Amino acid sequence: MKIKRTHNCGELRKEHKDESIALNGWVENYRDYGGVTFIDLTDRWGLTQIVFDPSISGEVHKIAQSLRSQDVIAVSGKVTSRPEGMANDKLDTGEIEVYVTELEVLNKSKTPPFDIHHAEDVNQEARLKYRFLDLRGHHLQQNMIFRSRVTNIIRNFFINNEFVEIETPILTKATPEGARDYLVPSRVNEGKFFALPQSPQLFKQSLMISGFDRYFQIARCFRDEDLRADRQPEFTQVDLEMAFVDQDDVMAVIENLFEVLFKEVFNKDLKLPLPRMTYDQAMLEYGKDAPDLRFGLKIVELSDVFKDSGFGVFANAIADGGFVRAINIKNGVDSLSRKDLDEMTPFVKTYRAKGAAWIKVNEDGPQSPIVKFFKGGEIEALYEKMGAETGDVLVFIADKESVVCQSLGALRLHFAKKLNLIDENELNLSWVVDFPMFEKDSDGNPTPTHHPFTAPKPEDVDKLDEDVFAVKSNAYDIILNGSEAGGGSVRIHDNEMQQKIFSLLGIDEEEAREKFGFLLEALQYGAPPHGGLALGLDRIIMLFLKAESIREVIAFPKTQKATCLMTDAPGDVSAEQLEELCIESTVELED
RNA sequence: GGGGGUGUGGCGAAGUUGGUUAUCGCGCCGGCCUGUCAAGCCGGAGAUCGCGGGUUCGGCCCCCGUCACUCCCGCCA
Repeated sequence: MKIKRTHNCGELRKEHKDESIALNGWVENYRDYGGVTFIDLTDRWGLTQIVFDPSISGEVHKIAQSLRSQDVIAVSGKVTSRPEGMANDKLDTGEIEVYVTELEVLNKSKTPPFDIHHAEDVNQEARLKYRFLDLRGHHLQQNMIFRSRVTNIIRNFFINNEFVEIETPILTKATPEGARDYLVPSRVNEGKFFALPQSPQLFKQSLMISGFDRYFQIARCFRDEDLRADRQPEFTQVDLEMAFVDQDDVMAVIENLFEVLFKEVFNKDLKLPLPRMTYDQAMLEYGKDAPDLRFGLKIVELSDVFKDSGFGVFANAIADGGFVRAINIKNGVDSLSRKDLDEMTPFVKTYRAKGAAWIKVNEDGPQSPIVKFFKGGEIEALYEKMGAETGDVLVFIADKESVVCQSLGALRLHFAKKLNLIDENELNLSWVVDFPMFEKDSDGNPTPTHHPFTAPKPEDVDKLDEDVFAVKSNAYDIILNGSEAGGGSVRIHDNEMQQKIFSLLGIDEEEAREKFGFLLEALQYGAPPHGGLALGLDRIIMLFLKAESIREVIAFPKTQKATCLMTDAPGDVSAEQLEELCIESTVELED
């Protein structure tokens, strides 16, 4: 390489006029006029137009004419200001161009499989197979640079606030609960397995007991579960833990972090403290524990209106212990077609609801397939409760509570999108607090809502023996535009309480000792009260960038089947490797 | 595990009630061109229509299966 750059492709301006400079980069586009040839030269900093003129060097110009997209070149020449009227105000460097005197072709490129700078509509298979090219495109480059910047702000924030960054093991131990583990066989210990961490949970609690008050880590986590648009099996948590704190202390740190992020990234002032909502209210009014507060369409509880309803579907649902709830779509009569309303049924069937009922509030009375069943006074009581006015459309679900919440929660979002009720530029942060300690699993047994190290609210401790499902915990989630951006809790720092929780979860003493022995032991050696939280970094970056998929903020993401099309992972391994690990595959046997 | 969507030259798309020489744009190759900036003009190459069956005189089109990508439900303490 003879010509080394003196500048990057994004920095030359009018002030550099007449300077002799050198640039390195990739050919993005060429415009060949036979006489004069323009090339757009790019690197990650920007784009500079370079000009090849045969009157400067016929030889150089001739080679330039053969350059194609993604060829790698080095050029030297003189910065000139563009002729009158020829400036390009779309480019930072648009007032200048570089007349090339010397050209070095560092590497020719094969014709790229797709237009790397306009790959949004290209099929994922091609993009993921050629990820190294996709990542050369402006869009993903900017996303990755943005991510780096945000991560750096976060790291600085914690360092500036007396947090210690500590790395925890990637090779660790399988946990009995939670997501499926990714397993790694141990060669040295025949027949034994490591697991990749689902989160550094136990280590960070251990670090609090060690006295590393205020720990943080940008930690890679692994969960072997199915993927979604906002979920990858390998993802990054901003993990933190603090000693001698209560819930409000942890929440305050996170609020301050977001305040800094909003200021530095968007130059916006985040209003603190962030609003808080209880889990119960979120489920009732928004149907999910991560409510999107950018729009209304709140869910209204109607069981007292309909408990004796003439409409059997409603009355029976309530009699069976279920609920009737509804949302009011203001002015929906004008904006929703009959088809829109009919399509609700297949839509809510996804969430195991049998159907969705509706009432159009017309000027001349209600229009609906169900009102004819109502008894006297029902419609009036309903309108009153829903604040219904002429032009509104009321949408109902009657079912068991989980189905009502999920269905109406989803319909709420569905109609908000359809009716453009969401300001896409808003970044809405809020807290959901007072989660229940336990949820019922499919057998009706208690399973932790957060994780088994979460502390119950002190005032609810007595209820642990009476009604475990009534116990609330000191757990909190931070919600960004209806997505869980992070969650945490105050932890149990008392061995007896921890043992009690394990036993409520059906983890007997032996299993507890085997799986979490060190934690139970450590809790007996001066464990301070502590609590923390973990943020989903990928998801936050995604929401900040308004990206539609988490793939857009991860350099090398997996496909929905959790494979990597670039490396072709996961792949086969040799019989020797397996043998060394004492592993035998059963795949052939299963058929 | 279940449901939906997509699959046509390298990329993005069109393709009528089943009969076309499978169309268009970009890119690619050749040529012209001294001021463009996703340049323009002329010419050219490039496709067993994801794969496998079936129905039919005849399938890009209809049916069955299958694969890949994708969105959702389940799952994700």
